[in-house]
Amino acid sequence: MNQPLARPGAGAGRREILEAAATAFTRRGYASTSMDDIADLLGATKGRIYHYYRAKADIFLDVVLTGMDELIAGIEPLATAVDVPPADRLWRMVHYHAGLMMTRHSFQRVAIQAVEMRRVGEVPARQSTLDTIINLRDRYEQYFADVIEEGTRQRVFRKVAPRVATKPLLGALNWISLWFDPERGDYASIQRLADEFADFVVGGLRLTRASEP
Amino acid sequence: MNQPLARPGAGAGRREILEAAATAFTRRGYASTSMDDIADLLGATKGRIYHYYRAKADIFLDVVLTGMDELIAGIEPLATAVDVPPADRLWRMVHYHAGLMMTRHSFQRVAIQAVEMRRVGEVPARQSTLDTIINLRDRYEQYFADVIEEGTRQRVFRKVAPRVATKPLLGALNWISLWFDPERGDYASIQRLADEFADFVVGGLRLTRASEP
DNA sequence: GTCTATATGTGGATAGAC
DNA sequence: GTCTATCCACATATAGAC
Repeated sequence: MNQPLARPGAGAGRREILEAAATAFTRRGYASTSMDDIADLLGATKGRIYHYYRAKADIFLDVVLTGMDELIAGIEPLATAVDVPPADRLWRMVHYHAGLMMTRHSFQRVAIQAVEMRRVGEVPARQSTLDTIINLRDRYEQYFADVIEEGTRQRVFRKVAPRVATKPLLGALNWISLWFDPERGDYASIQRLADEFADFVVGGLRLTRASEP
Repeated sequence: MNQPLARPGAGAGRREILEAAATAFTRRGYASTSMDDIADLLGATKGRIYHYYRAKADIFLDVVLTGMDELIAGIEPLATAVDVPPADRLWRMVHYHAGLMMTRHSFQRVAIQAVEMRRVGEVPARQSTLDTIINLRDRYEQYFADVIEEGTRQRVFRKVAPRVATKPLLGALNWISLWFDPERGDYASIQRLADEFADFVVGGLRLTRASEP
């Protein structure tokens, strides 16, 4: 039997609960998900959950922060690779984001919704936690705005306002988490879809069509 | 006093309730909205609501169908105007859709979420009603796929798969209903945003950049 | 047609056995 | 650490007065 890694604050118990909760919230939404629903997915009763979390809202916020952390941790090194030309850099960022919407569907769907839809308002949470979430989102968007801005300055992207372009661009990608059905997507088809989306989105910004087939 | 128009199935009482419900559902989500919340917005008690609607789910479905009807009713004449060049036709369709996300924010946000996010699963509804909603959505998407297909055939759009391109395109537009704050948008700024979005989205599909500034 | 009760069910959270 | 049992608040829906 494998010994679970004793990472502080992320014991095996919590991690399992978090996964189950992400799945449950994805399926039914925050308000419609009961603690019994989550417990059922664990094959346990809610007594177990309350041993690790004080309240349903706490689990939810943990799912959201985990999802956002996955996004930022993956994007940051791509966004700060200044030696990569802006169009390629954006392509990789878009590809990663699109891929995560599918490979980490449950966490991402919960996080994206919480952040953008002001669904955090549904959840009783401390103001400091809410501020943290909003700050993370703004920082994340800025990575995209920055690379778009650099691309327009170098005349490889058409002349768009970076902050305005970021909205439809991330909207198109985030939308994946809403229609994508994790039951119907193997690894290969997910990769193909992420490729198509990255080609499409970055292609829409490109000024030269030299590489167009 | 004005005599209310006696349109069958849409009396003044029902209409008022529908508007209040759309606002409430937009603010708190379906599950978190109580009948008392809706009644409060009406300055009444829930006894009034139950005089017109048998159940909360019925109101919700009415909001969804109203929103989808607004979308389709506006898009259909634009999509079937075959004398208009595909790029212009798509521009008008995109512009209308983007505008509706803002001018009819509450109904559209509820409808879009219900349809795309399988949030209909949260609501107890007859299968026939669910089928109606899915059919309306598919028909709507097809209008966009058709005009994109025509544009690619005429070589005014770059070579994309119409059905694949429809997803990010509508995703970018639908996303507006999530981040747009109806409190902070007068008519002029809404028009400007719809213009920018239509320019951006259609510009991303265009093959020639002749009209680029 | 709109109100004030109220019946009834569900779900978050706790207490305490094991 | 996980369970069962239970408390209690809240929300849907109904009954019946006005």
